[in-house]
Amino acid sequence: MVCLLKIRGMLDQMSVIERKLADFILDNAHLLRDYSSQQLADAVGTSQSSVVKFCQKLGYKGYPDLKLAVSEAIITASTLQRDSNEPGNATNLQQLVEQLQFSLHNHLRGILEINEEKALHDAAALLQRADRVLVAGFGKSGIVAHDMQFRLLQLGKLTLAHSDPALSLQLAGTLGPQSAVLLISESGQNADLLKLARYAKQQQIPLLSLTSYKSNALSLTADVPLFALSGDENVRINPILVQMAQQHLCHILYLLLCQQQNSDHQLEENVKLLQVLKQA
Amino acid sequence: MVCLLKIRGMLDQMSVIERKLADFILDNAHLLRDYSSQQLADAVGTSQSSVVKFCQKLGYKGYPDLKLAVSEAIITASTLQRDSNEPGNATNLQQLVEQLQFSLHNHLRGILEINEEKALHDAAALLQRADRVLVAGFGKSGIVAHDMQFRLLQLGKLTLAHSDPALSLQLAGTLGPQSAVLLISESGQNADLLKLARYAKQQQIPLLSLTSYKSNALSLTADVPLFALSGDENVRINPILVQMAQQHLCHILYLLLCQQQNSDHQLEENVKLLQVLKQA
DNA sequence: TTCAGTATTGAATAATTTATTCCGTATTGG
DNA sequence: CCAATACGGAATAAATTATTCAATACTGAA
Repeated sequence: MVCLLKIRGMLDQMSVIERKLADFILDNAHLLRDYSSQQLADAVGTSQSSVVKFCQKLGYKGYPDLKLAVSEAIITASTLQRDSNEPGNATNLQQLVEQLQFSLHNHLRGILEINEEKALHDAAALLQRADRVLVAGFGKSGIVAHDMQFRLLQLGKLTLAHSDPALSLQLAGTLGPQSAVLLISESGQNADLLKLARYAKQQQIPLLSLTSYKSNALSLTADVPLFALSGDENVRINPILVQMAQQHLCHILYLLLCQQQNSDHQLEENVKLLQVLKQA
Repeated sequence: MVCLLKIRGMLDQMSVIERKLADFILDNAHLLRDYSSQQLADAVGTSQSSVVKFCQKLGYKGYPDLKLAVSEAIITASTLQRDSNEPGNATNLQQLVEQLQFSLHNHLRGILEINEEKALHDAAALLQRADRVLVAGFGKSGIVAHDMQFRLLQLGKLTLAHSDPALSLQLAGTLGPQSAVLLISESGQNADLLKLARYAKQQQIPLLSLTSYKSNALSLTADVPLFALSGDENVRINPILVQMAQQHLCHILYLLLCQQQNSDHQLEENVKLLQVLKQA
């Protein structure tokens, strides 16, 4: 950053050639990355030695030194204002991916904003003390449910999950007040999940919900309602974002649990177990 | 950032000298700025030519190219951290989440760097033309596999996936050269998947792989190998990052397919279908 | 275990890039 | 008009980087 400013600041006390060099660098800073001093000289229409002298005059050790400084300037600038869409040479694919990543980034960042810290801690605490956990989600949310099941099992927490709603209800029958249920649904209206929620309420099983961020039947029932942002205008991208945000929230819970129970021991056990299995 | 992640991810398949170089760079990234290839070689205790070869092996044009990439990595890391470090009272939870999101962000960004654009397009094309797709991944990767299955089904693409390896093999029996197989595995060494890979090869079924970014049996067999970054030092976080990166890559493929086949129509059909089902 | 084939490494060397020297030209101030 | 000085580029020196090649280590199959 400083580098380009420095150049700009000295513009008016430069000779013609120096001025040409400065202008070129300011206008094409991003090109410099792949230019040698000779190439730059050619581009500007001067000699290679003049390029080097220009660098030294600005206080840099030599050409590579200036080049590095310019690169740094570009990067700090671009990371600070990441919205600057480079015109021209970004391919369709790059644009696509950038858009997706940008939206995703926002959705993930949103999680801490729409969930009270207390809710997250409470959720972790409930899972922590539970002797058994039932995770349920169907359709798209089923993937999130199984992801969470995997995490919790890794911690040594007995966790049930099944993609069949009827079986999930049966599994719920094995739970009690010292267990916990986590219900995942984008809309929060899924009939099967609501049935599970009612059952949990009735049996006084602690109930966590993970839904889109708008009041809905499921979150209203839950002891600890958790939310993920929804509402991207792109109908193809939105489901992806919601799902990833839900998974992200689950991962956060997982990490909280890791901290609570000092789980390194358990993890080691798990690693050992895997090694044993592999050798078998 | 991605540069250092890339190096870290390949640590375990490096030779002794390469490993020394990698360690030195990771530990002293900030020093690299003022090192020539010769100096680096001396510092590590190897030859200058080995340094250059190391750079090229990692996919850089040469030493200056790597040097620049490392510089950029350091700068983006530092600016991003500055960006996010809110002064004073960040809670434990906030720090945790920030670290997770930061790492995740980097891993996702890395995808476009470690996968050639062509590979992504090729992968999309193969899926596009396939009459049937088998997605297979077991354990952690099973979640990714089911996610991908879900996406592809949304596009109206007949997609098979099952968490049972034996059944997956049976499913593969229904495929032909006009189909496609996508095998997902972090290590790329899973025996069941390798069996599937061999079968696909033998039957001339186009084979896509999605593994960690290091050469492995699976990716070597594949017609189109795809990669996700691995290698976060935190054993608890790394699996999460890898999985999310894999899913992200699948989502990118999905979006590419959306573009190719003008799928808006199909999606509408799907939405209608869901509405009908809900009312029923 | 042996052996062919492959990969790794570093010394030597080639190629490229960068920095300096040197000289002609232009400009300025006296 | 004449030093004195600054400027710019060609030539050249110095340095850095990249490649080649030969020796060695390693790998996998018979």
